[in-house]
Amino acid sequence: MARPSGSDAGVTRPRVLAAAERLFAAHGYAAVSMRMIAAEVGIGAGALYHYTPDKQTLLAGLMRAHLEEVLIAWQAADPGGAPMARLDSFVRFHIGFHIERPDAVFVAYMELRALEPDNFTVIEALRRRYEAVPEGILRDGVALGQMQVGDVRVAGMALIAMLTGVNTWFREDGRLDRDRVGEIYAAMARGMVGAG
Amino acid sequence: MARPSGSDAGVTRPRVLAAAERLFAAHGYAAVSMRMIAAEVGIGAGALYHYTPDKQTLLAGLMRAHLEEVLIAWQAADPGGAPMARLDSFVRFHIGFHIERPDAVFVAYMELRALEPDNFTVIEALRRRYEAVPEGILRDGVALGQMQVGDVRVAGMALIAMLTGVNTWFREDGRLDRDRVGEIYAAMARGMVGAG
DNA sequence: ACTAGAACCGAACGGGCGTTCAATTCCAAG
DNA sequence: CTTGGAATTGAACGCCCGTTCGGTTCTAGT
Repeated sequence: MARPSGSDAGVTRPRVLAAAERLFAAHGYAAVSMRMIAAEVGIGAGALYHYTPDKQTLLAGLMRAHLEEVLIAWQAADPGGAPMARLDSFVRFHIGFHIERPDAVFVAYMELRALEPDNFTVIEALRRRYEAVPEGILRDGVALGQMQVGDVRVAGMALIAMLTGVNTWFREDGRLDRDRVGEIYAAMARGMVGAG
Repeated sequence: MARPSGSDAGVTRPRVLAAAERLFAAHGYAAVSMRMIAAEVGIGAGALYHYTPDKQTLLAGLMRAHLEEVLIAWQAADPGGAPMARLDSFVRFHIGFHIERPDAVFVAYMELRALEPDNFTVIEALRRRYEAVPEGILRDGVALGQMQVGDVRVAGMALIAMLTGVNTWFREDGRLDRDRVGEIYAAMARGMVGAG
C-alpha cells in the first residue's frame, strides 16, 4: 500500500499546516520533528515533502501567512478618522484577532530566532509594518493635541506588548468574555495616552 | 591529558551556567545541545555532568535562580507606603532589573513549555508570586480610591506585559537611556490606572 | 612524599533527527 | 480501458543527540 485510497492534497495540505502550527506553538520549532507532524496528520514523514521543501520553509510560511493576514484584516477593520476612535478600534481588533489564533500568534512572536537570515528579513519586515500601525495612530493623536505620550515609538511598542499579553492568560471559558476584555484594555489604552 | 591544569569547579561552574543561559536565550532550550554548552565553556560534554544531573535540571535551575532573585530584589526595592508611589517604584524596578538580565528574562519567560511537570509547578508558583506584586499595588490603590481600573488582575497582567516588552527593543546604545525609559513607562502606568 | 578525590577527557551507547528516493497504489482524464 | 501523474510508503542515508563510564591527570591535605 503506497498510495492510500481517499488521499487528496486538497485535504492533506491544510491538515499538515494545522498540525505544524499546533505543534510548533505547543513545543517550539526545534522540539518538533517532522515525524511528529506527520504522525499528527496520519501520514509518513516522507510525504510531508510534497507540501514543503523543508522544515524551515514550513515555519516561515506559517509565520508569513499569519502576519499578512493580520495586516489585511486591520486594513479592513480600520475605521480611519479621529485618532482616539482609531486607537479604540485597534485595541479591540488586536485582542479579538489574536485571541482567535493563539497558536499562530505564539509561533509568529516566539520563533523568530529559529528563522534563517533570509526568512528572518521577510518576517521582520512584516512585523515592523504592523508595529507601525499603533505608532501612526499615536503620532496623529499627538499632532492633533488629543494624546500625550513621552515617546510615540515606545508607547506603540508598549501598547502592542500589553495587548498581545492577553493571550498568555485569556481562556474562552474564563471569568471575562472577549468584549469585556476589549473594554478594559481600551480604557487602559486611553489612559496610557493621557486621555483617561 | 584528562584533568587539565588550572581546572577548578569554582571557576567552571559559573561559566557553565552563564554559557547555558546565553545559549538557551539565543537559540532556545531544545535547539541547544550539551555539546554546544561545553564547547562555549571549553570543556568536553561529559564534564558538564559534574555540574548538573541533566539538561532539564540545568534549565530549571537557571529559571528558578532568576525568579527568586527578582522576588528578593523587589523586597529590597519596595518602598511601601502610598500605592501610587509604589506603582512608580515597581515600574522602574521591573524595567531596570530586566534590562540588566535580558538572557535570564528571555529564558524564564519563554521556556516554560520545555519544563517537565515537576519543575513547571515550582517555576509557575514563583512566577505567580511575582505577578501578585503589581496586582496587590493596584488593589490597594483602587481600595483607597486613588486608582481606577476595569479589573485589578487584568490590569496587573497588562502592566507586566507592557514592562517586560521593553526587553524586545531596548538597546544600551539606543536613543533612550534607562532612566528616560523608566519615566516614560511610569507616566503610561499612571495613565493606565486612571491617574494621568 | 604520599594519597584521596576532584576535574576532566574521549570513546561509546542507543536512539532520533531531517531528508532522499525507488517503488507502489490510486485516481482522473482521454 | 488505458495511461500518466498525483499521493504516499517505508527503508535508508549520515549525522547529532543526551548521557554514561573507565581511565587519566591535577591538586589539596596530610
